[in-house]
Amino acid sequence: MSIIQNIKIAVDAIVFGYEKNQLFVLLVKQKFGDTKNLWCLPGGFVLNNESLTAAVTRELREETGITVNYLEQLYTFGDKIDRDPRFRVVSVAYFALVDPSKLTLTTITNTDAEKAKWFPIDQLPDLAYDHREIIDTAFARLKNKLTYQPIGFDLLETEFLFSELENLYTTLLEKNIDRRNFRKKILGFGIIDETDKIISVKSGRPAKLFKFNEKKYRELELKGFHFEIKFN
Amino acid sequence: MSIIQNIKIAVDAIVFGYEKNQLFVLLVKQKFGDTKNLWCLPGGFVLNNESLTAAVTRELREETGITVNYLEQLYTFGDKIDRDPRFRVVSVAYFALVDPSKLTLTTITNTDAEKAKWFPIDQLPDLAYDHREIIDTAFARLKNKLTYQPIGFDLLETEFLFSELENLYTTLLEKNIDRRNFRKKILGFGIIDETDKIISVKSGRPAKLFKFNEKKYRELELKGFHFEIKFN
DNA sequence: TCAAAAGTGTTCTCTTTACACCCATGG
DNA sequence: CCATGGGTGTAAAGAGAACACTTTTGA
Repeated sequence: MSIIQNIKIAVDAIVFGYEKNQLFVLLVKQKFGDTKNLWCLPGGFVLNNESLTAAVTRELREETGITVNYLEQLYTFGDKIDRDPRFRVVSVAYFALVDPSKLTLTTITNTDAEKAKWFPIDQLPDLAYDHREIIDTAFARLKNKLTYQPIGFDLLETEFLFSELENLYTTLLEKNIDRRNFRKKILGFGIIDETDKIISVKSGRPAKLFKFNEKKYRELELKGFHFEIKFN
Repeated sequence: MSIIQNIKIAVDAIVFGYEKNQLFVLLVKQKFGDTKNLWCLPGGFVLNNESLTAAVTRELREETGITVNYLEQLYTFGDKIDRDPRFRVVSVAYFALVDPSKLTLTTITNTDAEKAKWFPIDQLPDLAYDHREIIDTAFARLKNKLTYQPIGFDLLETEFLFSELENLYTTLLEKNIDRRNFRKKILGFGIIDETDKIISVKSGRPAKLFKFNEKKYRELELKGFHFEIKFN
């Protein structure tokens, strides 16, 4: 305690978006510093009187203009002491999800970040620091969490087609799904409401729009219900 | 970045031990400071050139003399900015398990902590800071994790009785278990080896000692096996 | 011989899997 | 009328739940 601690605390956000069978990660390019020409995760240092959660949402707003649908703490990266070559930084990483409406970024005119851009998860550019590793951790968490928490809905529009939900799962988890069994199971949970809307997309038979009923889910959860989807 | 960040990083450890149907948490009483007469979690500030993991193990050694069987990052507490009344501290909490041999503490002659002591989880003293909340989080994680990861074995001696495993689950999860089904299921996993030892405890029929086969577990895990125990 | 805990199988129920054809629309 | 994706039921297999008596030892 008598020794002065010289470690900085940062927060980083891994924001996932999904559209047309592709998962995207939101990255920014910094204007200044060593990482000038590298992309990195949105984030930055925590202010003295700011909670960690406030820091992430502020950085996201400042650097990308985005507000997210889902946010949770992922992991704190602080074992590699030289993960930032400038000085010791411990980073608390947050994991966030947005719906497709956020995938077109409005121009950002701010101070820190030159620009923000969505990258497909399988076409990431070179990343600063250990941000690649952080994204891998987040992606693993996303895939895992999809199987036991109803977070897939946060990656879809409020009203979605069953096939979109289905494709979300098959794409991200790289597993095949029996459409009938999947539908039966999900609908059996009783947490998805059918809307009275039917829409037509390009070709094929028009399909019903569905809606996640979060209230119902919370109720069932209290009664011991566990969302769970298994794959072969 | 031009503003000086004035936040300290600490690590805290929630160490669980289990013996005779009771779960214990390891606490320490500080010699100095505001928390002089309160118990708190072992932990302290991270040194400049020390990884977070190294900081926890060091603090545990210094304050309690213990080395643990299992250690994982739990959560980073940094949303309440006045969780420490002295100054802003963000604490990375780690969750640890020890076997019953660690439950008798050797005398600690060190600098920071006056003394270390095991407390039953349901008889915790008044705790400093938000440590009560941290313990609650850790306890919830423990209970949850017990159902999907074979960590219960880290709370038992290397060789254990089936009834001990059974009691661990019934005690911590407060659920009844059908002994036959439980045994059938666990043995069916193929990750527990029967030893050729049979021991007698007080009264009743003597029982076989079993041993967790971690190597086997890792192998099966790679092939897609998932440890899972459900309760009614 | 009694008390205490260990050990052991079978049946029933429920959940999961496998599987294929018709429907509604747009072009 | 053809291509495209949407919508649906049933049977078989596997997993989980319910259930009670015998065995071995120490006191």
